[in-house]
Amino acid sequence: MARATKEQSEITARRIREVATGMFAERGYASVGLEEVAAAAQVTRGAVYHHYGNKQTLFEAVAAAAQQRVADAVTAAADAAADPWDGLIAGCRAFLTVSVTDSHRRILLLDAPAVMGWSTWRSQDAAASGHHLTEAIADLAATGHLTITSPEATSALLSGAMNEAALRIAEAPDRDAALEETWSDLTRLLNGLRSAAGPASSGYA
Amino acid sequence: MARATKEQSEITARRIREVATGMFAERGYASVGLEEVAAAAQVTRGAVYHHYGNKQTLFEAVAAAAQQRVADAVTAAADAAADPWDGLIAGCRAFLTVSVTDSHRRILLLDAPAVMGWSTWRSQDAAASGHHLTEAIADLAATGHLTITSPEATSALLSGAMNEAALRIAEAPDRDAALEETWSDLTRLLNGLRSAAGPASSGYA
DNA sequence: TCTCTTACATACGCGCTGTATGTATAGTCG
DNA sequence: CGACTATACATACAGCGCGTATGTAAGAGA
Repeated sequence: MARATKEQSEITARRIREVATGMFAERGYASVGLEEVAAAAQVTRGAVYHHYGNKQTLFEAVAAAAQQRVADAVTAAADAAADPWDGLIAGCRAFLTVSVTDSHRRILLLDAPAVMGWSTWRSQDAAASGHHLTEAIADLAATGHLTITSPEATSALLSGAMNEAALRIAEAPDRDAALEETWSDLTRLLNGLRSAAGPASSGYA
Repeated sequence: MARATKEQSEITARRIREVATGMFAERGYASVGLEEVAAAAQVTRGAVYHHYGNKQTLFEAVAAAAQQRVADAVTAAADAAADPWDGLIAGCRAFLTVSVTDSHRRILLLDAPAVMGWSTWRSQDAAASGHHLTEAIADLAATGHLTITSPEATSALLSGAMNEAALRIAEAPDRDAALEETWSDLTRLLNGLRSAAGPASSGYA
């Protein structure tokens, strides 16, 4: 067969990744064969193995791209807010919304930790968005808006809470109602971290 | 070959399950073959397929048993507490402790949702322990100790928070320190849900 | 004791992953 | 501009692991 230019090669790789994204999202990592991925991308398995050495690496690329899109949405919402506290709130709201709406929920919240292993998954998450959340929390604590012991611990707690919530909301019969319920209680949780006397010198306990 | 009595049969089934538990916990669902499970249990794959129809069903049995042990520890701690609020706190503490210590973390927190599918996993979790958490929260809300919108939503948030926290703590260099950090911030989150004026008629917002 | 059922073992097919090999063309260097 | 190399795939092959069909010996009930 003919060989494509370097530019074409990247297009092929992207097409494979995008096709795989849809399949992984719909049927899960284990149920998707590379043969069908290749077929849907109009190449053979050889091309898949050429661009991504194995199935797991392909999945990691898919997950990273999805993660990046989520992170972009979150940071955009957070940056648009007036003050840091509102930024945290807006970021959380954006995360919930996009995680529920987005079709990549299964990839990021269900398969990724199991397929990649927790620590690998965690570091990729940190590089994309988790880091941002932890820093936002740390800033709020440093400026006394928040009273916490550890930004990392708090970040993990919030991240886990939102992940689980997103999965629950997505399965709910009335998503909008479930989202608002969850949001109501999540903001209550967040408010529990606010320093009682308002911004002070430091919020680390 | 010789055939065992009904009693023996249950013993065999249990041995398979226990052996599989160790392997799934150590190397994850995907990396464990039924051949080695059978070998370690001193039977052939035929026996495994006789007792559990397929690999996933075996895993579900393993997960259910592990889940039950966690649930027992949690409810024991919660029931030992003086009042409902302390019960919630004690239960959360027990969950974190056992989830971090226990070797079945990988099974319950990483593989189970992906292998069983979220809704199946969720209902099994609800049957074992999640239901208990939701009820405890609902009781506290009904008696005005807690101000929340939805017990289910709050339960999911807390459950997710603790799951993620457990994974983080388990990977931390100093587990005890990480546990205390997390515990400190988790109690702060929980306190955020307490009704400001103490127990009142109802805590539903 | 005869029969049916249970508790396994054995044997086989098949899908899917990964790898080794082949091939034609895009770069590139003299 | 021609030769050489590296790249972008396709093809062919090997092996593992799941599931299933089938066989068999012994317990349980009539």
